[in-house]
Amino acid sequence: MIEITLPDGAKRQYDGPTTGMDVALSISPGLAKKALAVTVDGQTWDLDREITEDASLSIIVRDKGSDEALEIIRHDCAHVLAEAVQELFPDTQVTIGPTIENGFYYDFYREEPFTTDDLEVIEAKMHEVIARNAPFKRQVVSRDEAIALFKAKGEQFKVELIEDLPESETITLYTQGNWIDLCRGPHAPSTGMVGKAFKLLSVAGSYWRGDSSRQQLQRIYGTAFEDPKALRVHLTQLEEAAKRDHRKLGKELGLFHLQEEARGGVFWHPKGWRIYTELEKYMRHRLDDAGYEEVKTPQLVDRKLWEESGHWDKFRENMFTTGDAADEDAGADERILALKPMNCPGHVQIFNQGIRSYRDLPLKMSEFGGCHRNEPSGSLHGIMRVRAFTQDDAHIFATPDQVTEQTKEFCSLLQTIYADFGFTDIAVKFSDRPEVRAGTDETWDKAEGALREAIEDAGLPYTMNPGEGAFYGPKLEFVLRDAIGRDWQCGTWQVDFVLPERLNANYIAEDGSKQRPVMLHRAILGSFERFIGILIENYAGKLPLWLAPVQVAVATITTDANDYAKEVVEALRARGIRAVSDLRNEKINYKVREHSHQKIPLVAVVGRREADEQTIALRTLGGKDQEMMSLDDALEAIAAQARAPYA
RNA sequence: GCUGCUGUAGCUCAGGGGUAGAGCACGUCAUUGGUAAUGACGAGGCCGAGAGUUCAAAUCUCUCCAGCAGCACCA
Repeated sequence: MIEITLPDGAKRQYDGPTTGMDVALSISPGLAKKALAVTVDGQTWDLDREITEDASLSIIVRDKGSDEALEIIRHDCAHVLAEAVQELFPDTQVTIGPTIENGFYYDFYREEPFTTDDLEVIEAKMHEVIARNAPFKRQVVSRDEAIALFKAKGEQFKVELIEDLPESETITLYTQGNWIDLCRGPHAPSTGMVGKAFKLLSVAGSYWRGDSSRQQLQRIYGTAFEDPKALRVHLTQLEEAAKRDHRKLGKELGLFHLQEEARGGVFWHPKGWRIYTELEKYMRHRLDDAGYEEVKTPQLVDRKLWEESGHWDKFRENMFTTGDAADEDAGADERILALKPMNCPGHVQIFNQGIRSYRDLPLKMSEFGGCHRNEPSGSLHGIMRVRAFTQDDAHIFATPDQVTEQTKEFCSLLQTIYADFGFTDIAVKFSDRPEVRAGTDETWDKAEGALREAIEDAGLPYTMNPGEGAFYGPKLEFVLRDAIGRDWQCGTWQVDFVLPERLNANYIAEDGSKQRPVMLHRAILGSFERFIGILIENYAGKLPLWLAPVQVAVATITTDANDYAKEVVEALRARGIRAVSDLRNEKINYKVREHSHQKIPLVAVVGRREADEQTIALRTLGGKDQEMMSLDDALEAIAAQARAPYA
């Protein structure tokens, strides 16, 4: 007798082993028809898999908003894609095909890459495969059987996968008609359950096992939903998100441009630069309040310093250098200089001037540091990933005992700052010791422990990023998301015991002994360029009043109001408001439309009536109507609203 | 850096072996209009760069360069 507990608490008894499908049928045939898979004691199983013990069970059905259902549908769809591809292109080998957020992909190995045109053909074939409605059949096999099977099929990648599976792993195969794949499952009862609500989205290159020294694979991305409506909604969302792209908005709003003569460099236009300088002003206030001391260090620094810091060894590929850096025999007359890729060695030079006391610590040294890194061409992305950028960098020189406290203080500062830009859900990644590292295990234990204690104390949820720490210490990464759903690391916090050693930084401790400080590398925005890119996307170009490059456009209705409009603009400017006048011989509709497109937060409309009464008609971006205010009240109100968060 | 796609007017894009098109923007003129497009006229292009095929190349081929998507990279 087997007892099955359902999600609502109801219990049902079955004589002997049963299956998810049996349970579904015993509840209702309608349910059985919609069922895709079943969750048995928290694990997702196929509907026809035997349940031999008491269990709690819930049935996964094709319901709106069911993530479990989408997972199954998309995974099924990936298999259908692979079958279709191998049917059309028999010389193709399969590798892996997981589901991802919002869809799935499948990586194939094939001499000749797929083109966009192939996608249509493949999609058509997928519809055929789905129409055949072959059942997905699970089969447990031994390792040797599995290897023999895939060897016979010439599927080298699958063979490699199986060989690398741990001994304890149960190896399962799934067949659909004549097609077979190594797969952990689970799957819906048959390919027909995938339905019609799927679409192949793109082809792209990828690498076997994510390793660029291994074979290049061809990845096909697709997505699938429970019904065509949900698919349409998703595709529309993608289009909407594309409209927030900072590259598009940057052009439309005249903020900046990029051009090929300066790849990875930003040409900031007046409006974009205004955002930048306002942001810089904001950060300077916040850092001053937090006890940082601002410095500035040289852009070009002799190779010697980079050799000492270890950058020359580890990072030379990404550094821009003068002269022939490869020429090891370059004489003293041809000193090799490098554009700084980071600010830390420079900050240590300042720290090292004179003698430091434990009383100076923690010493917080900040710099809006312009850095150059020769990033790989394919990684450049608008103003979010560039070769010349400015970090809101700082280094805190501290005693080892101060690490926890400093971490907490930093997390709190970061949260305050992010909240000012509307980021309250912050993804934090904790990167711990990499395989290749400097420093003893003891030091690492201590550093990681201090970080963990501090982050937990700060109440910030985080995920582990094992082995991804810097070679000199563990780090926290603060990740923000762009309009398309791509993650960007912005803030960072790194504990470093190595650089002070290499560059011989020290302080005199209470007992008169010479000690090494710990260096805490940190950035909050990350870089002004990246953060502004994120801001543009986050606000869809509609920046808050205090950051908007133009805050008020004063637009006239007729030329009668020109003089008054100029007066209004002057009055606004006198209050520190960024105002422009629009005296053009155009209709007010036209002007309002244009300023709305330019996402100017406030439009003050003035006509003869306003001029006579010393008022303005104030219209807020996106608003339906306008407010008549006396000029004095308006000045007061706008100045109050435009105040920066630090003020 | 790797794979695929793309590159035509300031912008968004159509076209396609016989010498270049639209809409918006821009300029001129008329219009003084009360909250998301007033009208007419006009100007604007080495069709990313180089080479090749051809009587003829923006169009076909090749090589570069750049952009986009993804991968890899991001101390």
